[in-house]
Amino acid sequence: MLSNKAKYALKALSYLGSKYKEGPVQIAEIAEEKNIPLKFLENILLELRKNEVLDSKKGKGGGYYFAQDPKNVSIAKIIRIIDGPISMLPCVSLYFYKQCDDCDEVSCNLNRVFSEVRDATLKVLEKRSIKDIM
Amino acid sequence: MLSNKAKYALKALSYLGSKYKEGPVQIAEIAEEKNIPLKFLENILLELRKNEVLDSKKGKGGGYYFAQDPKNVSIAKIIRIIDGPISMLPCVSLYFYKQCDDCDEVSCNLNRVFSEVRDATLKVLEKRSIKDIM
DNA sequence: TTAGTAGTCTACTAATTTGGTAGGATAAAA
DNA sequence: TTTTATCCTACCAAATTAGTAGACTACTAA
Repeated sequence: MLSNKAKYALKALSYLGSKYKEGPVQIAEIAEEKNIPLKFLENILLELRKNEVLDSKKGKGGGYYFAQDPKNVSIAKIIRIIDGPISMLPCVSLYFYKQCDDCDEVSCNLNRVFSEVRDATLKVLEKRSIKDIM
Repeated sequence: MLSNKAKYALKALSYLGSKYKEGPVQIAEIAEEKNIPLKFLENILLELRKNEVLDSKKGKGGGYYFAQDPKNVSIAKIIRIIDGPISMLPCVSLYFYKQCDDCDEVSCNLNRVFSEVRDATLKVLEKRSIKDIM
């Protein structure tokens, strides 16, 4: 399951995407429009900015805006930033690989099936972008 | 990510599957062979029995064994029993459907993409069985 | 130059979930 | 009737999740 945080992130980005190239949008506006706790959303947007998905401007007339075209930002990327790995096992993760401590890749027969799952999942999540949820 | 519990369940079933039709196997044997904490494994196997994946026999010569051919037990089924929903959103889950409390299905545009993800994931997990991880 | 506005940042907290453990009860066999 | 092995309930510690608080910094406009 997606965390609430990731769901909020996607909703906020969907809103920001719909205002792409219309200048900065304030956190408060997004929070109200999308029903997201304001302070929680602050943290989320900050994280997205640090990962260069968004950019921001301070002071009057400031706010957040897309640092790149929303159609080029995949859903997979956002989930990885907010929730971490998409795979169901650490040992088949592409971006968060970690050897399972209780079994090795050779003898453990779970990785074959879960690599297949990962590929199927990523085929959708890498292809779909913020534009698809606007 | 799969929980440890689900990973243990799959490993235990993989072992039991390899002994299908060879009579009951004791928890202790599975635990040792697959490096799973004994008491934790007890709970897991009990849950699988209650869901009619396994059957058991008490007393001497007792143990656990498959209640049906392992090739007919999908990985999806086991994950649902142990971890619950496979979908990334409650509102697109087939077996654990729950309306999102912060958005409705009509206006929320996340469900389209995440239904697609669910379908892709299930295509693998429903097709693959315990036999595939033996 | 000084309000006021809006994001930045660190730290904290409560609730929930995860990953187990403990120990007695029950049932089957010898 | 003792031994063997599962059954079952309850408990616990650690980690994660979901959010809050509050002070700080940067920018804008009067």
